[in-house]
Amino acid sequence: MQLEHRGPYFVPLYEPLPEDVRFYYDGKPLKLSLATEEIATFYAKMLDHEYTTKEIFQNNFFHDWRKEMTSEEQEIIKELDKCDFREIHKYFVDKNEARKALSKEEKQKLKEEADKIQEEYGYCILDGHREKIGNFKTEPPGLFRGRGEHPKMGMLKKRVMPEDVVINCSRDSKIPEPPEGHKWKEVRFDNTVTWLASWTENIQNTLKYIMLNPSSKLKGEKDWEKYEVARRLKDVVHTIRAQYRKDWESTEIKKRQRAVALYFIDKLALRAGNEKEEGETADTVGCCSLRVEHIQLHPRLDGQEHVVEFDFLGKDSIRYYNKVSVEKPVFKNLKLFMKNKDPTDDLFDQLTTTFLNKHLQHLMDGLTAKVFRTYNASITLQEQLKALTNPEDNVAGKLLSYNRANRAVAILCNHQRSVPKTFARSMQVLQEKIDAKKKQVEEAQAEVKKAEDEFNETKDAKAEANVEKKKKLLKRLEEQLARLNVQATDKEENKQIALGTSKLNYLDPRISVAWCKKFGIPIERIYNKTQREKFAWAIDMAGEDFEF
DNA sequence: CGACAGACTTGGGTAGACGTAT
DNA sequence: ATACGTCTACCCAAGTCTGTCG
Repeated sequence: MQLEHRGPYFVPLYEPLPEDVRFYYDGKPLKLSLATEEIATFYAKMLDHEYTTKEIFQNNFFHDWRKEMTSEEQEIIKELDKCDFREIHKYFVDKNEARKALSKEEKQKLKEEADKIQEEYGYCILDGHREKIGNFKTEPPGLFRGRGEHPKMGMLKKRVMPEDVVINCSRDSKIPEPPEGHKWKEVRFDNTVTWLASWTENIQNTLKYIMLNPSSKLKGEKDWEKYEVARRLKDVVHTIRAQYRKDWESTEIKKRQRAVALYFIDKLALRAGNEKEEGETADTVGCCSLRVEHIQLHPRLDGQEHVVEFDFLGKDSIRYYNKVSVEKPVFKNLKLFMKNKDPTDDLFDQLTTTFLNKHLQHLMDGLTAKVFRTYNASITLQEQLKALTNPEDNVAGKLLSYNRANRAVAILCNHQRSVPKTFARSMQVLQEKIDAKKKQVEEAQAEVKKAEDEFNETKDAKAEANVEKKKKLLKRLEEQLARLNVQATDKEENKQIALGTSKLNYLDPRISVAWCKKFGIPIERIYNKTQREKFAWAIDMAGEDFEF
């Protein structure tokens, strides 16, 4: 076991503002101490973000900022409302503009400098192989944002110093030098873990790690193992489903809750839903942490029976909204679990993820709740590709089918994105193209008619040829219109769907590789360079007859 | 057990690189 | 050549799950 690296690259130290860029308090300029000024710039940079208008953000920021002030500053700066950061804000906006306006040569020079750092710090040696590191830089200080309604938004995220950093490498390797005048917190030689360096972050008091890039052998092997576990689930999933159906009728409530939760995890690809510390993070839930207020039962709805309406915030505060017709015993059990409870009570009050996973472990070695997501995602891709791919289609048509299959998975896993800022605009441009094409089609139709009339009158061969010519043109235009319409549909369907996460984390790449080989699609058409590096193991391994 | 620490995967957002249409 | 839209790389937060400790 050998692990050798340079340690993390530390982001540059704070550079003080020029003299003429001032902070104002209560309308008067105020020279700030270096540390206080640095934190002020964090806030100033964010001025045009909506979240600086949120009370929690402002309070957290002001509280943390005051802690870092000198006692003199604390005496003066008592209200955030009286702080004027606008000059500082403008300074950074201008600086940004200036950087964008740099000449090609200057930009090239900056890039070379960045490449040099990457070259020096971005790689390590693992068992004799040079491997790319994922994140080799420490995170810069700033104001914590978080996602959704995070109670800690606006808090000060402190600068990481070498004295905070634990280095992990092999005993026989060249131990990285800390920056001049500094020491590491610790150097250890632990070959049971995969990280190269770590530090504790001050907002949630959790560890951050420097780890290898997904293209590395180590990560690739882990990825492969993950999909192999999911493939093993394929063999036993029918038994497991039979089992949880039986458990719906168990005399133990705890077992019933486990069986219903597992049904949701399997059918709807919900996350496990660990419990979280209240007040420390945004209020989000997964399966086991669902509360009564997150579901509504409809004995009948839109012509379906036993409909459960889900509405809750999941990971990253992404909304999960779904109406699902469930099997009758599930519906009955849910009614029972909700009886005499308040909206804020846990739906599965007897259930924890640990209890659920213990059970799963017993059903299959290595089985946990999240394996169902991987399994269902991958099997769905395989089935959808089978159903949607038409061998007669051209490459573009086949790729559309691939995207549709990918999209089915993203919908299953509820991978959403906010509508891109340019969406409306680019949709409009496309619509204009469609309208123009429609007009052309209409004109071509008129032309055909005219030519036909002329032929009917004259019956001469020249006129007949002209009819054929006009018809051909019409056909081509109609095809172009159809293609534009497909494109518009595709775009609209993809508006709020994020395909990347499933592609990167849930879909066994061997399914895609096999599909490409089978239908003669170049692999570059579905995986970009980074993705090909990450999935190199699969590209090597999978033949066209690979079955998940 | 249950709380907590630790390690690792999964997740959406965004700046800026990049490619394409004009 | 440039403007503009799209894609990628990067960022770092937020999950999952295991092991340990009292």
